[in-house]
Amino acid sequence: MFRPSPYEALQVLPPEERELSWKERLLLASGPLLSWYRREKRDLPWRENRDPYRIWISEIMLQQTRVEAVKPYFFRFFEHFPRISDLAAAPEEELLKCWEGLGYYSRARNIKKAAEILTEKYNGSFPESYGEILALPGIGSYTAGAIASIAFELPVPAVDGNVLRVLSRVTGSFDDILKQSTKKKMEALVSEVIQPGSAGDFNQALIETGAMICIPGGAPLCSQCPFFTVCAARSQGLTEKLPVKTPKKKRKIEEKTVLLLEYQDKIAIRKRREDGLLASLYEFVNVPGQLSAEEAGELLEQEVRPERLPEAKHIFSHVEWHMGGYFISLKEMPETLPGEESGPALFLTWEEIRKEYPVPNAFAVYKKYLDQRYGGEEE
DNA sequence: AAGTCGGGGGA
DNA sequence: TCCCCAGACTT
Repeated sequence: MFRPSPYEALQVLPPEERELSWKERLLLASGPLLSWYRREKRDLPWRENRDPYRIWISEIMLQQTRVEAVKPYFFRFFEHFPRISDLAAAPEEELLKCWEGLGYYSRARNIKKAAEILTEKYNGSFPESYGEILALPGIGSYTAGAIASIAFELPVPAVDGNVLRVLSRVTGSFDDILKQSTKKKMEALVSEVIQPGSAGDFNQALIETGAMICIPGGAPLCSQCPFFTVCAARSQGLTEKLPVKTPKKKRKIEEKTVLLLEYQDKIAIRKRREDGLLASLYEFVNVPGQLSAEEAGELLEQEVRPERLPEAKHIFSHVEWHMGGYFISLKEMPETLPGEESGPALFLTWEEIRKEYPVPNAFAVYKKYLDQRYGGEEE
C-alpha cells in the first residue's frame, strides 16, 4: 500500500531542499551581508562621517543620479553652503546656479525650503525621528529612511531602486518593482529583518549590493554576492527574468528654434516660468517650430541677417527637444521679443550669464557656441 | 495609478 | 537607440 512520506503529505521539502521563506533568506544572509559591506564598501565622500547634513545632501543629489555625477557637485555644494543656515539664507538663484547641470531642479528648491524649516523650527539641526524627517520637503520614504538609519541608526528601511532589484531577486518575487505597492511590500520585509544597532550599514549594504553586484542592465556578479547561497533567482536561474518592470511610454517630440539675439555685445536671456520643465532657470529666446532664416528674421521686425547655428537634440525623461538656431545681431533694441509668453528679456554679456545665471544643459550646443564666439573656458 | 521632472553613461 | 540611475511630488 502506497504511503506518502511525511514531507509529501505536508507538501514541504526536506530542509536541505525546501524552498526558504523570504525571511529566512534575508536573516541567513544578514551576517555575511554586513561583513561583506564593511570589507568591500566604496570609499565615497558622504561616507566620511555621519553628519546628517552631509547625508541629507548626498541622498538628495543621488536621487535618480549616478554616484560619479554627484561627486563634483557634492564637494562644491559644501564650499558654498558649509552650514544648513547658509543654505536657508542664500538666494534661491545661488542654489540653482550651484545645481546647474545636475537636473531635477525641484530638488534644489526643496532643499532650500527644508533648510528654512530646519533653521527656524529645529534650531539649524536635524530632527531625529523618521516622521519628522519624512515631513520635510523633497524627502520621501527612501530618503527619510536613509537619513534616519545612516545618521541616527533608527531601524527603518531605505528601499531604493537598488534594493528593489536585490530583494526581488533574492526572494524570487515577480511583483512589478515600478509599482508602489511592491515598494511597500519590500519596505515591510526590510522592517522585519533590519537589526537595531546596524541599521545604517544594513541599508547601505543592500544598496551597495545592488550598485556593485546585483547590477542593473547586465548580468549580476553572483559569484561575489553576499546573498549567493540564499538567492532564489540565482538558484533557480531567474536572474534574467527578475526584476519585473513594466515598459515605459514613448517620449513626445517638441520642435524649437533658438535665437541667440545680440545687441551691443550682449545676449538676450530670460527667466523661465516658475512651474513645469526647467522651472525658474534661464534660457535663450526661443519659439516653437523649426523656422527658416527668413521666418526667424521676420520675428524681429527689423533688418537682420540671421546666421544659422547647429541643430541640437536634447532628451528629457518624457519629452525630446529638437532645436534649430540662429545668431542674430540686432541694430536696435526691440520693443518685445518673440517667444511663448515672452517674459522680459535681459541683455547681458556672455561672461555675466556664464558666471551668474543658471542655464540648463539642454542649451549646451548654444552655450558652447557662445563660449567660442566670446571666449569662455580656456582650451 | 499615472505623469512630471534632467542629464549622462553604457549597452 | 534604449535603459537606468541611492525618487519625490502632483494630478
